[in-house]
Amino acid sequence: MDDVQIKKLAQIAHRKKIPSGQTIISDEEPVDFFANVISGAVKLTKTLPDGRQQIVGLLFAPDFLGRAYSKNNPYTAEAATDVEICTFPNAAFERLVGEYPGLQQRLFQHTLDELDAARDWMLLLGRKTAEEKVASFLHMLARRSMLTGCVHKNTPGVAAFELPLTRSDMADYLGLTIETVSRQLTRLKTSNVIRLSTNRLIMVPDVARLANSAGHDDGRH
Amino acid sequence: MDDVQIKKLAQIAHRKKIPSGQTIISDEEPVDFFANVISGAVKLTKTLPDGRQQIVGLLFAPDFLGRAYSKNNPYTAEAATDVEICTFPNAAFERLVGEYPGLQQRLFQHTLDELDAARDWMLLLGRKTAEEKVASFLHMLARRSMLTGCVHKNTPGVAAFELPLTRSDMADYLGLTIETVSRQLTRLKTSNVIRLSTNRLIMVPDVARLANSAGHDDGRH
DNA sequence: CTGCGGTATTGATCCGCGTCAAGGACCGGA
DNA sequence: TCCGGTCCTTGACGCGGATCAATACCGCAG
Repeated sequence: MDDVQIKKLAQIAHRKKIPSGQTIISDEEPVDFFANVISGAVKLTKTLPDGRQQIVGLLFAPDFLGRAYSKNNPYTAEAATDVEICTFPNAAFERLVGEYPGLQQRLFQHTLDELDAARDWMLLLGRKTAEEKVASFLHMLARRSMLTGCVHKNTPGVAAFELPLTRSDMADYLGLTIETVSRQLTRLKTSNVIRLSTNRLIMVPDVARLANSAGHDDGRH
Repeated sequence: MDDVQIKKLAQIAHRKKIPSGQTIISDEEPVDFFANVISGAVKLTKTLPDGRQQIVGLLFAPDFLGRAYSKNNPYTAEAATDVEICTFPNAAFERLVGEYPGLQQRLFQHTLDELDAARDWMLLLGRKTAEEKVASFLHMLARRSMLTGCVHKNTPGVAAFELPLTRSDMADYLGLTIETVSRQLTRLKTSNVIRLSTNRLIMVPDVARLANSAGHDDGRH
């Protein structure tokens, strides 16, 4: 993205803070803006009529929120932690996309990545055991932390990070119950794959071992 | 899509028949073409190191196969039935996309639809019971058949169609085992939600009732 | 320090679905 | 007609994870 584009984006942008738990987009009302996650984690959820819920996507720092070329999106977006987002009025944003084809391509690329992630998660939901599910989730966060985090950046194979979700949200993400998530966490702790300093702070002494528990064959991916 | 575009597409296209069971794209080799499904069903699968498998997408008649702007795709594509596809050399296709922005937008829109479908399926895989899973799958096919099929088109609420998947593939799509799929089918049959003339031919006397078994609230969706 | 509400852990029990095993339906070839 | 293979169904049983219930933890206001 070149300077001109960024400037134009900044001109129509509107910064916003959202406290944890608050709904950003409901699947029942139309959406008239597009947004960019600045900090925090946003969860996309789907719910069955009887209340069963599934998290179908987690958005982090540079991810997009909202949908191009369609006013109604089929998910609910909720702040999983305190969140900062940068919103754009839909109309202005689409005009900008029309002017800069590279921007559209970027959006496209991003959507393809989201599709890949969703399909990876389908494999997890359909075929992995509870332990593998929890380990996979932690492994994903561990990789993220190794890229973006600052702690332990120099010691390869080690990761430390904070869980952006409650046990309840983890359960909704992994297709499990709170209790099972909790049990699998203590299992991983007991077998020394992870260490918990508080409920939310995770330390992974050997990421490859965690990958192994996740059902991947080792650290490559 | 206007006439010129279609003509140009036809010029670089290459038609191909693929027998059921044959692999079209492997996740291990790069892909140098883009394709369009003409007839039949293509399954996209992911497999864990130990052999557990999950179908992460089903492609039907006008769907796209392959990936823009990336040589390696993370799935295996296999013909679930006998299939006809229309392939385009990647380079030529991308050139064409560059010339007609509308085409890119079309691809983008299609990818967004696939993302929605994938996320719907995540809800199914993570939170639905075996009976709801099977019913959801049949319901999807029933809706498809009511749009594209010709039988019973005049009697609303009734659908008849052929299963494009074996029981084994259904299991891999729904995150179940063959046996459970079979059992749930006989359950639905016994409770008169569906009727089976042969193993593959399904009749749905009341689609709304099927939707109900699928966990949706009625026929709307 | 104390009490309180939300969150997490742990245990006991249950049940849906996976596993294992046997047999049935269908099909093409000898 | 018989045979072999593939696909599907059905039954018996066991296990992984859900459910129900009790307790522990942690942050915070008083």
